[in-house]
Order: sequence, then C-alpha cells, then structure tokens
Amino acid sequence: MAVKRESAAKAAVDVQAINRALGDPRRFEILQHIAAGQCVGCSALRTEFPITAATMSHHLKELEAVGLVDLTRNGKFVDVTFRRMTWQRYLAELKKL
Amino acid sequence: MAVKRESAAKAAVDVQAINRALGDPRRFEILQHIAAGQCVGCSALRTEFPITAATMSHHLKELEAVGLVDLTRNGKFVDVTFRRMTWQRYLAELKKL
DNA sequence: TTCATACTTCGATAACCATCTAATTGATGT
DNA sequence: ACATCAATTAGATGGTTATCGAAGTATGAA
Repeated sequence: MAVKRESAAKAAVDVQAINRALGDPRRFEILQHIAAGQCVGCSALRTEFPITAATMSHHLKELEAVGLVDLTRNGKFVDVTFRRMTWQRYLAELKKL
Repeated sequence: MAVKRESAAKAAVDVQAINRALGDPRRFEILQHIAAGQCVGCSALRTEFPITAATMSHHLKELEAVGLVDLTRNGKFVDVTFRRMTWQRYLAELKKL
C-alpha cells in the first residue's frame, strides 16, 4: 500500500536547495524566461542571455536538480519546461515562515 | 499630489536582492528563527547558531539591507523584528512567475 | 572614570561557484 | 562513413562572500 506512493504525490521540495539555486541572479532570470513561455529550447534561451552553451547547460542542470524544470531530449535539442507544481510547493513552504 | 507617496506605501521589494540574501542557508535559518518569535535579541539568536558575533552581525545587516528585518538598538542590545510586509510583497512577486 | 558587556568594523583566509575554453558525446543529414 | 550541429563534460580561473579573530565603539553599571 503506502510507502511506494511518492512519485507524483508529494516529493517534498527542498526549500534550501531552491533558495540556493535562485540565489544566482542569472539563474532566476533564466527561470523567469522559461516560466513565461510554454516550453523553450536551450538554443532559444541562449539567444536571450550572453552566456556560453556550457554555462547555460550548467544552469539548466541546477534548475532541474531542484525540480524547477524538466529537461527532455528532443533529437539534437533539449526542451525545457517549467514545473509549476514544484514552484507552488515552494511558495507554500515560504508562506509558512 | 502623487510622487512623494512612497514611504509606507509601496517601496517595491528587490526580488533579486532577497533571492541572493536567502541563498545562504544559514541566513535563511536565522530568518526562520526571527520570524517564528515576536522580537528577538541578537544574543538570544547567537545561542541558537554556532557562529561568532561578527558573523551574526554580518547576516543581520544583510537581512536588514533587503528589508526583511528591522534592527533597533535597545541600550546595549539590538532587537530584531521580522518585516512581514516585505515578506508578503516578496511572495507576491514570486507568485507572478 | 573604569570595567564589563553587546555589538560592529576591519583585515585576512578559505571555500564556493559562475564562467570560460576545449574536448566529448550524440543525433541528423549527405 | 563523414561532417555538422546541439548539448554536455572536464578542467581552469576569477570573483564573491561566509567566516573568523582582533580591534574598535557604545552603553550601562560600579
């Protein structure tokens, strides 16, 4: 019964980890951009910010690590989607303070 | 008429600055502690965290700089109070994303 | 005025991390 | 198979900053 059921259910956001991830101003800008659109490609993102592909890759990995975005390979490309669920859980935690 | 009216009114929180301030895990812990109580003294705070007075002073100044706390001298002591208004404005900004 | 307490400021150090370039992996097209 | 393009990984570097100890500044008490 229980125990195994934590896939789509809670997953409890790591507030501190997200805080840290958003602590970098560039990363927050990038997230804002992602959240604004529906689903963006890395390359499209790169045209918006004056950073190298390596750096963008790094930032997206960080955002993915804390559950704020999904990265899905699409052939040569990678699609980035905002995980609004995580964001809402994060906000809910902050509201407790 | 208008123009001058920005004292107690808006004051527009600097989201990026707050992000950065909360990016440090210790600082977030400290803020949590402050927000939990009514009004705490520096010394009381120091008993909760294994850091020197110098470091605590530094963190409180950062939190004050972004408007998250008020520091008021009280004789030899300093009282720290959570500025819930700033916090709510901050949350409101985050919700927009 | 002298002492002790509470905090701040200064200067130095160490750790962290954003960023870059270069090299690599992986996918598509010729 | 080869070339090209997208993205990741690896390694290096520089800037930022959390942290400390020590010296400085108030403040209140003796």
